[in-house]
Amino acid sequence: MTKGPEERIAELTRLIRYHDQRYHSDDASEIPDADFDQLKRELLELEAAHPELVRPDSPTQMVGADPSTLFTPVEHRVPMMSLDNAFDRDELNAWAERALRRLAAARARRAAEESTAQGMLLSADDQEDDEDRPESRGAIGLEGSPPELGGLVCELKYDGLAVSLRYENGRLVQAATRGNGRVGEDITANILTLKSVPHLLPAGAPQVLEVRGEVYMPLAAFDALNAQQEAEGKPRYANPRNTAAGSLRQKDPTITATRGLSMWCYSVGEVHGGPGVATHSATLEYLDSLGLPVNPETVTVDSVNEAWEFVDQCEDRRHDLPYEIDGAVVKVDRLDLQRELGATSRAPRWAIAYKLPPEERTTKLLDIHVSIGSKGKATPFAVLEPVFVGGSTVEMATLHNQDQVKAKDVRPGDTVVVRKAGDVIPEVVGSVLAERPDELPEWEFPAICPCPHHQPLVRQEGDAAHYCFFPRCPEQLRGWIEHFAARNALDIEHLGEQRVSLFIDLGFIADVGDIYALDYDLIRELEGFGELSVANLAAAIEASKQQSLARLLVGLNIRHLGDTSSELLADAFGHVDRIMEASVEALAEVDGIGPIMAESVHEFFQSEVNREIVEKLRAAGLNFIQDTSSDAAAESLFQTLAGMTIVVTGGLEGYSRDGVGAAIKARGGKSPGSVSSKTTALVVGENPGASKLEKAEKLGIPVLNEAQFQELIETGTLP
DNA sequence: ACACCTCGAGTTCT
DNA sequence: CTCGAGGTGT
Repeated sequence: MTKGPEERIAELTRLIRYHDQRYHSDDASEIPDADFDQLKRELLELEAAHPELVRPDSPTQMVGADPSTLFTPVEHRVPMMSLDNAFDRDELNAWAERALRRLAAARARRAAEESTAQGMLLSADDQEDDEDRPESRGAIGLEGSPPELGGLVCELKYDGLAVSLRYENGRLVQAATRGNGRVGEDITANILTLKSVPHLLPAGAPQVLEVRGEVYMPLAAFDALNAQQEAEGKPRYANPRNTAAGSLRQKDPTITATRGLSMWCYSVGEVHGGPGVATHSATLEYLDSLGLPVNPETVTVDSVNEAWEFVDQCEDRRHDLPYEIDGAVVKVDRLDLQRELGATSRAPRWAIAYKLPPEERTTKLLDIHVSIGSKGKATPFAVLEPVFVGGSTVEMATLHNQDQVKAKDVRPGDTVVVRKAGDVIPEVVGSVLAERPDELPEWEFPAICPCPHHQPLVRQEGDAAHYCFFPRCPEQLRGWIEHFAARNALDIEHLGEQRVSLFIDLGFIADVGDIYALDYDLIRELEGFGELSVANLAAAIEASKQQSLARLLVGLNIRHLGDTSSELLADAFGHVDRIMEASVEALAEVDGIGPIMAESVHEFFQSEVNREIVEKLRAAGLNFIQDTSSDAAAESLFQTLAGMTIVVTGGLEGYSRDGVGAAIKARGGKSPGSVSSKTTALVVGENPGASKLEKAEKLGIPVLNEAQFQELIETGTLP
């Protein structure tokens, strides 16, 4: 069977995406890594032979973790910590003040200990809270009366990957990525190809020296690589940081060697037999003397004001440097003070990272389109001329609703300002009025749904959004079925966006009930479906029949009803039929369900079409009753967290993201997604979000690390 | 009536 | 992450 290269490329692209996702999303690869590699190789070869067919979204263009490249884990004996962030001058000052207060408190405590013997009484706590002491307000100088921070080292924050190099008796024996800070991956062979990293240190080097630094791709190397890609008709790489990451994770170090990676060293980990140094700046000088690459832009200053000047200049300098930076780092220079300040569960108190504000770029707003959500909500989004901003190319961004479009005053044809909100989500900030063409008409919200039925889009009184109310709108149906199969609903693996679309187009599925009547013999005949993938799909669909009542309710796609409210209804009524028959009043009696939700639920079950779907699901054998066994399990646990509200940010070992919430709820606690004044404690795991942390600190809510959380769960007491 | 919490939806790119 | 909107308590 011969296929055109175009078809085969499309097929390979689909397969690679699919398996890549399988691998990444739940660590459940369906094919051996070698097969995956073969798919990738074939695609690369085809694309090389037919450069005109290379699509910008081809998987070959994506840089990232390659599933076959599984590197050996390496434990960091001294953990590689991340840094707390400051975003403006005030926060930098606040950091310095906190550090000073801490030092003052420690000093007072020592003084108290010494003087109690002499009968003097001095409370350390009183001193700690006394914010008006001159030391914490005034400039920080080496000469000033104690306490003091001494010198501050200001470094650039390089946009690359943190790595740790281990030298034993002067020889580079191991290099590892940062990983989660405690365990990274062995990339020794790749690091050995970097020209700036010495394999051997001069005579007299310490027995053990772990050097931490950032591997980055200089802009010149990045541009050269892309020029080469272009010459070969291959797609460009997105940005230096990701390309550096991809280059370091090459299985074949000879590829890494061609990428021109470089490194800056900025600290040390485990050291045995090193020279005695008293300051961080002396450490850097020592590393430099060993021939390790230390950034020459680093300076030591005597005051927070001067540190701010350095930090403030970063924004201007970022475009003049031959490598990318994303901020600056300020560190207390004296190592004795560093030790005294110590670290929180995630970051040292003696250093702070200043993050540059998100980069803004301008681009053309080509058009404004509208997407239809699973409940018929029409969301306008900007179609942009592709623009590189904040580390990736953006061509779409949500505009939320009609009022937002108006408020931002953006019109197709405008030049608009684009940035990344929270470093990830593209955001249209507004339009550049000076560049608006004359008489550019205002954008009008389309009157009809973009689907082939062209039904009207209606904005009801009091709503911000427009809706398509046509019950058989194919856009809504697609959304509903995806929603039904989604993780928080029936959680049907192997039934994702692409397959849902395919099955709808083929007429296999016309409502969610049809999922349970799929003809697998027909599916087996489809391209891209083998024996195994059909069996997996069938098994996943079968398994979904046992999902809880709450999840089934979520899957019904009832307006205003999400995970939480579905659970409330499931607990209160225990059976689909009881909910179906309940009056609006009865529904609204449930705590947490108000009149609007009650009405919405009632209305859903009034519809004949919906009732038929429910009957299809019943006939298919789906679970319609509240599974009390999980309740029983919960009851058997001690309700250690009763009355507590525990918010979690970041991943915790031994839990999935949903699992933490379930564990908290099973012990009688609540676990909402955001921090508020009612929050009992915030648990910080791996890769925590900055906003929750900030809010918790602002509100003075206790912040727990993983071990403290474990203790809390077991004993119910805050450390 | 108002403030504050929560929840849900939609969204981007790797 | 951000916006909008429902629910609850004051």
